[in-house]
Amino acid sequence: MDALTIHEAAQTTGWSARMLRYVERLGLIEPQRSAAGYRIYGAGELQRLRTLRELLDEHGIGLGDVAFAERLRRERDLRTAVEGWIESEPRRPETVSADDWLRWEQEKHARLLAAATAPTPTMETTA
Amino acid sequence: MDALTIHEAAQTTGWSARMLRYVERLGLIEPQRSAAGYRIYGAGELQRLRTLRELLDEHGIGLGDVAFAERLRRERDLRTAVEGWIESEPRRPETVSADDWLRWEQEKHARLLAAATAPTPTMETTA
DNA sequence: CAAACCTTACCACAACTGTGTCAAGGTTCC
DNA sequence: GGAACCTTGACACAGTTGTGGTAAGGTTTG
Repeated sequence: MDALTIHEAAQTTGWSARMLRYVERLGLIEPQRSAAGYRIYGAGELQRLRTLRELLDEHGIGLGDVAFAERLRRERDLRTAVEGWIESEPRRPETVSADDWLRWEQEKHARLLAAATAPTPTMETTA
Repeated sequence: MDALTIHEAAQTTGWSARMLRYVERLGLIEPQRSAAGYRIYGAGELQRLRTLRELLDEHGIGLGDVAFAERLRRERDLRTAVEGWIESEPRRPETVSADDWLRWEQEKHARLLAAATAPTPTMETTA
């Protein structure tokens, strides 16, 4: 039995029928339709529904996030714009006035010590 | 004058001071701090603030979307997980029973025609 | 030291998200 | 033709997001 109706699909995947429609409206999973317009979930959709659930739970993200990720890879200009902005990395304080700069340098050590307790050691670059 | 306080930065970038703090809390733009803890916006931050505004407006996305994009490129396992899911593209109905398949093929033309008239009808909610 | 800044931490509030339920109507199938 | 499905659309409601305030308290500087 591969072709399931929405309620059957809901039952076997742990989603609700309501959410299946919602997931579809977000453009994440769009099942085939029968001649009468009934949604028909095949094995592929069922698999994607289950892995989608895992994806959300394991990384603490939302449906909207996945939808946005899809937009990112479908809309090229959007992707380049977003990536371009992100890559315009925050500069060192090369732009501030000299006296302030001194203060910053002085406090930098204190700041670094404080920051050492905070989790942000990811300095990887894919450039 | 490159080192601006939060209100000055707000004024020159069009954001509100409130939103500058919000943008910072989202991890998007984290200005340096003076010895006393005052936020100090340099030319780099100002530029990023302005381009951020454009980015949001031009593509109709939200701050959370940009923050998520940043997460995507910082957290490698998240990125691979999301991309993996997205690339598990929805299959053709190879998984459904044969008779249903026939119906689908038959109605596909009608469906395509119908879809052609409704490009992306965003259902209006009753205001 | 007082004015005019800044800070964090709350209260507030509209809009959107995620989710349920219900209604009115079409489809399937016995 | 009626039970048991499905469809879209709407009302509802808690939680989050985006945004504004305000309060209590440090900082800077005339």
